[in-house]
Amino acid sequence: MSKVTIYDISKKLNISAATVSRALNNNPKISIKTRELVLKTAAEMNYEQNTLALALKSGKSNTVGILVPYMDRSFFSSVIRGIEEELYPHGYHVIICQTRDDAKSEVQNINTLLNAQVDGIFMSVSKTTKDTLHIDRVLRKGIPLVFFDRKKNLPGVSSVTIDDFNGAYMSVEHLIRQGCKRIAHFMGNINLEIYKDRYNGYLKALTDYNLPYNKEYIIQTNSKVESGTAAVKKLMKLAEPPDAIFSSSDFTALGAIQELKKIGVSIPEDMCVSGFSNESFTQYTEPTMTTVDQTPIKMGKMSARVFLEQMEGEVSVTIEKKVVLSPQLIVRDSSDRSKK
Amino acid sequence: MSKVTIYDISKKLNISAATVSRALNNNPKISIKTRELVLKTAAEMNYEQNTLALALKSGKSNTVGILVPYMDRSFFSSVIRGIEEELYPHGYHVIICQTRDDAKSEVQNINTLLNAQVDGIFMSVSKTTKDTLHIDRVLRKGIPLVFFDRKKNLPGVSSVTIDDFNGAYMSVEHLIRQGCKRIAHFMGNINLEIYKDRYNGYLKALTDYNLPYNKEYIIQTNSKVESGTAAVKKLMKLAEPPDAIFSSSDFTALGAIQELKKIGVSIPEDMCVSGFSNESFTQYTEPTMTTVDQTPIKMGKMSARVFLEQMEGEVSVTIEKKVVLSPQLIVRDSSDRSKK
DNA sequence: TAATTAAGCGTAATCGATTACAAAAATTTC
DNA sequence: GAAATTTTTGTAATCGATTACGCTTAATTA
Repeated sequence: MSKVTIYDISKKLNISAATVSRALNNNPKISIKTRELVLKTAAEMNYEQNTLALALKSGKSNTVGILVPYMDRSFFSSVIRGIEEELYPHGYHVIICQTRDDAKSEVQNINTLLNAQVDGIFMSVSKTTKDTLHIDRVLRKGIPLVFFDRKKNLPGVSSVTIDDFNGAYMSVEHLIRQGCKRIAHFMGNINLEIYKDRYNGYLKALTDYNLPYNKEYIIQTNSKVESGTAAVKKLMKLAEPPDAIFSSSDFTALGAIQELKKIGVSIPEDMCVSGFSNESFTQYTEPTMTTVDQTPIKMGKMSARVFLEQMEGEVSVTIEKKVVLSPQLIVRDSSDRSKK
Repeated sequence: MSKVTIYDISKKLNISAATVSRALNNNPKISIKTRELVLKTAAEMNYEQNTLALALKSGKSNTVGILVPYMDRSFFSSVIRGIEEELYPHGYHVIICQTRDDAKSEVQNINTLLNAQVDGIFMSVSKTTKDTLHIDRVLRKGIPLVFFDRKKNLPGVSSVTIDDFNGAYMSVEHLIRQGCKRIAHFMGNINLEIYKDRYNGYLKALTDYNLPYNKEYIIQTNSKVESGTAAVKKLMKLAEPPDAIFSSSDFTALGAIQELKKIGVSIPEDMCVSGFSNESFTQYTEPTMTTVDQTPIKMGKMSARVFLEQMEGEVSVTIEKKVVLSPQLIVRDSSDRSKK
């Protein structure tokens, strides 16, 4: 049960703890002889730096917090992985919190992270978050904050997102090229920018290709599977049902596919379906699902880099960087009419 | 940018920091009048306890580490959630590390966690882990360790697992009751106890129901989808292919279903398929997949409770507790012949 | 060789909170 | 009202590492 401190080393060598500390930190103001001796002795004694003492002294915990709605969605877990991989070599650890899309839990988790004295916070805001008092608290404390994917537009805060507008545009354009003329849209919670952007990308594509806008084709959904099945039921009751669905979420698209198969609508012949996020299950559905990849690992790495830049710069200078990554359309069977 | 310490409070009130500390900690050796005054002033000044200082003083970081092979599998992320929910009220944070089933990464992550001075470690060992030197280091340091699901049998270490033997037995028994007589098994890495137990449960069920054991029906797989498709290809080449598959993993079962559909074998009529873990995609496959639920949230909560028990007990007493939970068979379409 | 400069190391303060021990104040007892 | 007791508060050490400042030496320069 080791608890070797620099004092133990200093006693053994009859030198001061300061010298030991300097030797261990490669401080130039130390003779090579002493440094080697200390290093050797430290190794022999199995010395390990007490990170808690270091944290107290430096005021840096070397820990960052990541706040996501759901950590078991492949999109979010991949972003987390990206952040981890980038931050790991810099000596940071990661604390992960889930909000489960609940604003209250978000506030609570922010408090937890602040209490843990994290050096930075990465977050994707919850669907239900309205006010930003808890976020203001983070900023007032001068703790670097980076939004990824789901952001709030706040001055002085960096963010890494994808071009949701373009992702949507590409999807709808693809559907149009498959010959679809009546394209429905499963819209996410408009409280979040990403869903607003996807909706606007959808609109722009319709306009550019001279397709009519039909209000009945816009269905409000909540990125749950059941929400997708319900939406399809609604759409199929219309006098003229759509011939394609552009869903803002893979989950609702999945629900749609299930319901369409159930009522005998063939995909993609009678109806093309496309989702958003490239969740891992999209490659297992039948038919496999067309979707938009959000390059989550890259998003995580970029977020981490933005954070590191902030940390390495001057304390007083706040860097506000808005990184926008390009999404990638992944065409699969649920919308690919060329195969048959 | 607040940085209020107990010294700031003590100066303001012209009392000693010790008194402030005592008041804040509800120490009985303090007059009610002073306590109230301190509490009120602390609130006014927005005092927040410096957890790093507390950690250094107490030697407790109030952080635990969780080590899993993959954090984006619903089984593991649910266990993590269970641990979090149970530990949260006790003031612990959680650092999550992924090994991606790589033994080297496991060693490295253990070091990272020890370096972060976690108060305890929860882990599910990686598939490739052979020796346990890194685990011994944890034990030698006296840091409570709890295995969940995938354990190593080490003296003095607690574990929370499910009864894999019985989970397998129930599955195979169910297949037999569906009329299956030639049941194949996708076996996982025998290096892990869980897969050994599942295999033995499979064997016992065959024996109990007087079904012959066919060595050709045992396929070594690696819980990847492709491994399942390959296994099916192998099985279908046999003179007498099986009429059921009991897979030790949902992923390989998924591969099997995909391949079977491709070659025109109907499920469950010609072949019943069952998986293991109740991954969330199993309810979306076509047909939906029979599987075994491992009650992961409960597993997480139990693990946390075992840890808390160890923490609350005497330091010198090591509690070794082996908790075994009951798995739950979930029958779905891939093995349910009663419907048709 | 004396004077100047630099290198190497030690002393002690610091980060913020807790707590054993001691001292002061308040209360009780006779 | 003095002594004994109890309650309340203060002093100072502690957790382990870092670092400004200053003091010895050794090296350099004149």
